[in-house]
Amino acid sequence: MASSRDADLTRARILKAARGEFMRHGYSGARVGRISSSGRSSDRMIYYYFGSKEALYIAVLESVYAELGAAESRLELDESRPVEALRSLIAFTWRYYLEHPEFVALLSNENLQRGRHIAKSPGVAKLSRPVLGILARVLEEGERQGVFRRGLDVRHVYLTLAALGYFYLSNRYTLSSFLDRDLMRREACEAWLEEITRVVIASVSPDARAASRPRHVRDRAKTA
Amino acid sequence: MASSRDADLTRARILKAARGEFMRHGYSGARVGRISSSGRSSDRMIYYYFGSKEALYIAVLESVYAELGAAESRLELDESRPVEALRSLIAFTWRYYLEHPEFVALLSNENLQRGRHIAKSPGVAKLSRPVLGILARVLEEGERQGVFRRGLDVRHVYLTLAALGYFYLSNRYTLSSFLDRDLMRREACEAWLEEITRVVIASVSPDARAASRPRHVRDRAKTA
Amino acid sequence: MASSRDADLTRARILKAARGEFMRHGYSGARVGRISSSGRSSDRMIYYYFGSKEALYIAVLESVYAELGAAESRLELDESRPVEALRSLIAFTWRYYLEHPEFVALLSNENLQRGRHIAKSPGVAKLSRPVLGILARVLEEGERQGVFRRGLDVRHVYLTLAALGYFYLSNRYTLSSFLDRDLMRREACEAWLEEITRVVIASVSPDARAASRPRHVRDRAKTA
Amino acid sequence: MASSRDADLTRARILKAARGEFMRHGYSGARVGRISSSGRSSDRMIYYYFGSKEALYIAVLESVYAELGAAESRLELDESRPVEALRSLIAFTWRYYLEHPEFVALLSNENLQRGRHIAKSPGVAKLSRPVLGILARVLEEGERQGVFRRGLDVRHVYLTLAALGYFYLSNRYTLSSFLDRDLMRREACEAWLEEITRVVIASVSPDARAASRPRHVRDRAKTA
DNA sequence: TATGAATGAGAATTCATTCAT
DNA sequence: GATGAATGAATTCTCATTCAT
Repeated sequence: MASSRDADLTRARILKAARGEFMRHGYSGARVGRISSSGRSSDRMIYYYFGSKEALYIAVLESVYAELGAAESRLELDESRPVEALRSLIAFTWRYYLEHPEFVALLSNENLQRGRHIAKSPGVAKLSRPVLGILARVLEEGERQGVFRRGLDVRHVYLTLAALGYFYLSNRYTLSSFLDRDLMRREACEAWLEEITRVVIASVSPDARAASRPRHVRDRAKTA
Repeated sequence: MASSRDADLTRARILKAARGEFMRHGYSGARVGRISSSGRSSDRMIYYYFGSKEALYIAVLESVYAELGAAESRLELDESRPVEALRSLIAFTWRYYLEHPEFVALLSNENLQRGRHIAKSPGVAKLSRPVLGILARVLEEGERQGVFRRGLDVRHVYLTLAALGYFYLSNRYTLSSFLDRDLMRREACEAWLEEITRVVIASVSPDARAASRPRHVRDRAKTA
Repeated sequence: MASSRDADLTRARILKAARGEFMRHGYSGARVGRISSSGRSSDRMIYYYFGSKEALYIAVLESVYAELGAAESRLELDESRPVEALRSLIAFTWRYYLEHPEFVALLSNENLQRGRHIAKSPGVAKLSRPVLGILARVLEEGERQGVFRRGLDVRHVYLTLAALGYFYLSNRYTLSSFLDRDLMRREACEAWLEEITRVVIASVSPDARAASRPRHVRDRAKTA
Repeated sequence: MASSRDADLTRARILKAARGEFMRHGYSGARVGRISSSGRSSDRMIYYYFGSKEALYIAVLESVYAELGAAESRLELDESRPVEALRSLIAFTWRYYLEHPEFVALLSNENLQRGRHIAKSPGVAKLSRPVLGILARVLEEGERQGVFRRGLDVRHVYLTLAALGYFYLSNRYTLSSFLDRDLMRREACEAWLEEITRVVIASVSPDARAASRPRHVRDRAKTA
């Protein structure tokens, strides 16, 4: 079936097909046979190039991570204007998730499997994810300029902006049903980016009042 | 010979075992045989009571949704004190996710499958999820009292508080690795609840400045 | 294909088919599919009853050993006439090998695999092989009567009579070619039983001169 | 670039690796890939030099036979002293088996396959195996000198001495387990060579009483 | 003389599911 | 209400072998 004798091409075709398959069906649901045929190759070649279904899955994870890292590296923010930079970072993250549903799906899947596979990948750990460093510099400058409040935790801010974008997309099916809205309509998406931005900016603003309260106050609401 | 009590018990045992299995392995990864043996029953009984793997999966989804709905119904918030009520709702949601990892996992899984199964469940749609109504009243009262800003969108507020809690837990494996922190340590969890609360409260406060900006301003940051 | 719902029968048919297949092709060469079809069953049933190809192989080994043990148990020798008893034992062993080529083949195969599988069988070790005890009593009585020489080692005698029968049959293909004789012709077989008998009897006779010689005498013949 | 020396070397390395592989795993169990990698070559080269797995196997068989034939040719027995010569021949055979486990394993394997491959080798038949001729002369001289009995069958004597050595080694795994002895200990091996010698010498001695008895006498012992 | 890429057939094993009782 | 026996269709993976260079 495969017409070319170009190893790199074959490998790349398999990898791409695998990405789609793992996104659509998860690790267990994915079928080696479907990958090979949609990649215009053969099962045999998958084992030739990747060794096993799991190794292929890991290769997909690595490629997906590497792409995100590369995109982050290409970010050029004007750090002298922290608020604008933060907005850009939020928008970048949101759009990345929006335009890379396979990234979202693969990450969710990997978490469902408790990070089992990613733990086996020596490569992923080494991949550079510059975003935390970038965000740290932005927040620092913002604090210096007095436009952000002091004592911000980079990780918390990152989690916030990531969570707001990711969750909306990763859980869109159950959410759409629950909220009775099609979350993927263009306007809905744009509105949500605005909302994310609003929430994050508000949370880092100097005038944001502390939300904590004395530890001894206990809710009466039970959870189960 | 066997009374209907036994039958109910068998059914319940299977359902519980299935919940664990689907949580741990997802729909495709789950094995009927594992469910029957961990539920001290037989494959045959699963078909006797539920008809198919998929029907069992849907039954699990429904039970999990029903439990959340029931817990929400038991919520008793003092709606005359909107800020406190909102705090309680946030804490409730967070703790529910924290204490019901199977809920989080099953929801994520269902979304990975694009809501395929939930769409087939007539039951789930009918299940009452009172949380939106509750939140709506809280926000309304807060606006009336002037402690929340006007024009809040209940859905957005709900998405925000849900996202912040859910994402932290659903993606904890990849996040722990990326942030180089064990997110599940008790202090980390408590700190995150505080952070969620802070963020949400800030986002509904009247003094939260608008984050929007003219639509025509475009980021130069590219996403891919 | 399988007509009956009789579990024991199905199991037995599979086991029998497996015996033939493993005899003819060895462990690696044996095909699960061939076993299931020649046993008028299905691959699936093999896994249902035995769990794996290896477990099936071990079950075959065990059954084959058990049968030999049972046959030995049925031996009724007149121990008061040691020479006749020994003749009978020799003939029994020879005929057992001759009439149970699958025993010979399976044993050879297992030895080629360095006893890998038999080591995993807790059952085989426990199987009673009464032959050594029987032979011991025969030799003892023979020594007492003075028809056998003293100081015989039961194991050595057993090895001798077993080796002479087993080797002739197990290696008949290469031997036939090398000796340019069809070893399996009836007369050839009968002549060989006579020869085995002669050799063994001669080796236990009191007038058999010691064959040993001083250790310091070294052969000049080299082996490689 | 590569000289024919290299070619010979490559061929030889493959052949050696194949010998080990076929010894350890038999024909079916042997893997072309394992041979090529343990022979520091490639699958492709095996096909280049030998054409097929089976042809390689036959080449191995031939080489192994040729080596035995060569070793037999180097035998220098003092035929004027028949007893000593016979002892030497026995010791030679035993030691050859002991020191060439691959010969034993390959022969057993070939017999398990019913001589299928050896039949395809025109080469093997032509290989000289001088041992029978040597033994014939030794026995003849012994008869002439009166130290061996008359009417000996060279083939029977050869079978006896070969069987006693071969069986002990080829079946050592099941025998060790059955006899509850480690047959491969040095002392055990030396003792067994003594025993073989004793048995063979006794069987050819003039005073060995005939073991045969009237044909019409039938054993009562059954074999199955 | 050598090699990496490719292949088709078939290997063991597993799956959800149904039959007969 | 329950069970052991049976099944067909897949599933992952492996094998010896050949192609193109």
